Order: sequence, then C-alpha cells, then structure tokens
Amino acid sequence: MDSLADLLHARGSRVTPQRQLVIQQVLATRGHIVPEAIYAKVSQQFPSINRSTVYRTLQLLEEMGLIQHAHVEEGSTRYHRADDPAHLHLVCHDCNAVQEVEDLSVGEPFRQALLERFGFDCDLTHLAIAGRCQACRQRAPSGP
Amino acid sequence: MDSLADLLHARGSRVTPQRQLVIQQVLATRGHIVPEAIYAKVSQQFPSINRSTVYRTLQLLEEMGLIQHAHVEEGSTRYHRADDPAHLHLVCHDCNAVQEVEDLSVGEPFRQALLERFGFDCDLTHLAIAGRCQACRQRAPSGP
DNA sequence: TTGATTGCAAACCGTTTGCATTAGT
DNA sequence: ACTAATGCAAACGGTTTGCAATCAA
Repeated sequence: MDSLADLLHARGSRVTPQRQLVIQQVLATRGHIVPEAIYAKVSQQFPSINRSTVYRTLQLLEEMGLIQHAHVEEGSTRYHRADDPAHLHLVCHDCNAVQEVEDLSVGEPFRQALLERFGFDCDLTHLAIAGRCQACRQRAPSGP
Repeated sequence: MDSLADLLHARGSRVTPQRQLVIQQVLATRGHIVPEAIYAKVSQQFPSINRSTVYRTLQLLEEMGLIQHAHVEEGSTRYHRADDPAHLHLVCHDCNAVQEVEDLSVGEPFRQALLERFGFDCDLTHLAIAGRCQACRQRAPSGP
C-alpha cells in the first residue's frame, strides 16, 4: 500500500508534521469526526497548530479522495474516511439518539428504484434519516 | 380554517405586520425557502424589517407547527410549510442540480424495512439524497 | 398601561482568506 | 534557493443575543 507520504509526494504536496497528525486522526477515526475535534486532538501533540491548517488539510484530503464529508442535521461538517464502512444514521428527532445501521442492504431496493425510475445513482452510505426511534415510539406512541 | 391571527392569539402571541408578512411569504412558497430570501421579499413591502425578526418569526412558526426546516447539503437552513406535499430531493454532486420527486411511493418499501428491522419510524418527506443525476452519468459514466 | 415584539448592534459559531513567516524539497 | 505550507488576524455568512424603544393588547 502507498504510504501517506507517497500519496502526498505524488501530487507535489509536502509532508509536514501538521498534515501527518491531522490525517492520522481522521483515518484513525471510526465513523464521523468534526474539524474541532480533530483540532483538539492534534493540539495535544502539536500545540501550535492552527485551526485553519486543520481545515486546509481536510480540503486537501478530500481532493485526494481519502476522505468525504457529510452534513448530518445541525452542527458542523462531519468528515469520515472514504473507505469507512458505509452506514445509515437514523436520527431520532425526539431523543436525538443516532442509531447506526451498518447493513446497507435495507436501502438497496430503494437505491435500485431511484436508479430505474429517475436514472439517479444515489449514495446511501452515510445518509442521515430523521424519524422516531423505537424507544420514543413506545414511550409516547403519537405526539412528541 | 383558523385564521393566522386566531392561531397567534390562541397562544398569547401578538399579531404584527412583520409577522404577517413573514408568515405569508413562507406559506405562499411552494417548496423550500431560506431566511435570506424571506427577508429580501418582505423588505420590499416593509423595508424596516430586521433579519432577526425574520429568524424569530421562523422559530415561532416552527414551534406552532406551521413550518419545518431541513438541512439540504451546504448553505442555510431551508424552511417549508408543514403541510407541503412531501418530496425527495435528489441532489447531484456533479452538477448540483436538485431533482424533486413528488411520488414518495419509491421510498415506501425502504420506510417499511426500517420500521420492521429497527423499529425506526422515519420521515422520508423532504429528505435530501446525494448522488449523480442521469445527465451527469451519461456525460461521464465513471469519474466526475 | 404593560408586556410582547421590534430594530439595532454586537456577539456568536464554523469556516475561509490575505499575508508575512517558516520550513519541506 | 525556491515555493508550498503554516500561523496569525481579520473577514466571512448565517444565526442568535441583550437591550432600549415601540406598539398590540
């Protein structure tokens, strides 16, 4: 496998400790991570790092195809590895709990339908879907 | 049907021209509208209105259950009438075009599956789904 | 009259930018 | 030595806030 340094060199980008730390953080994360969290973690090892460097590195990584971002409801942009195992986020609008569904097969027929009916090739990975979770539905069957 | 004024009075809220104009704008809109657009439109009829009044009115309307908001990819929060006909947004990440799908039956099996498998009662109305539209797929079958 | 609502200005948060300095190549 | 990358500070866009003035009740 190509080392991170190789990938950077390949596109004429330089290998700096800041970059290495940011990249390491994101790639070490299972699931989503927000820029502020990356900044906080990297700051521990490299206190002089600036937030803008984190943002710039995230842009770079996305251009390189190593990571992707998603907008999950309110709050900041969430980043995840491009090869992160796909999953749906079931966001409960009552208790705000987020259930992750790793088995994307639930969505496959839906994907197929969108492709056949509208020619739209959608990406169901990392999709956030709002609704009510089981617990909340049992606690109060109708209203909030 | 209850007049807007009745609904406001019912909860002890006052009926101001600013509120009436904002509410009128949102309710007159088919589909989504962003706060800035509401501000721009209302400003024409009521130049002294302030953006914060628009934001405050939107919050009020949402509390009253008349409108809802959604986060469709980047950009500001989008508002729509609570009784807006449901639709999916197919957002193409190549050309940024948004195709609206009014027929929610495409998603019904998916909804059922989530309900049965995870007890999650999801709201597929106004959901934004990322992917590639037909035109972009034909123009360049694989990469962007 | 009086308390809810407004406009204003200032703050907020997440993010981006221009620029001089630093440091990888 | 060359120039990409950094840190800084300042700006950004979207949104929220505290406050005194206003206005619907």
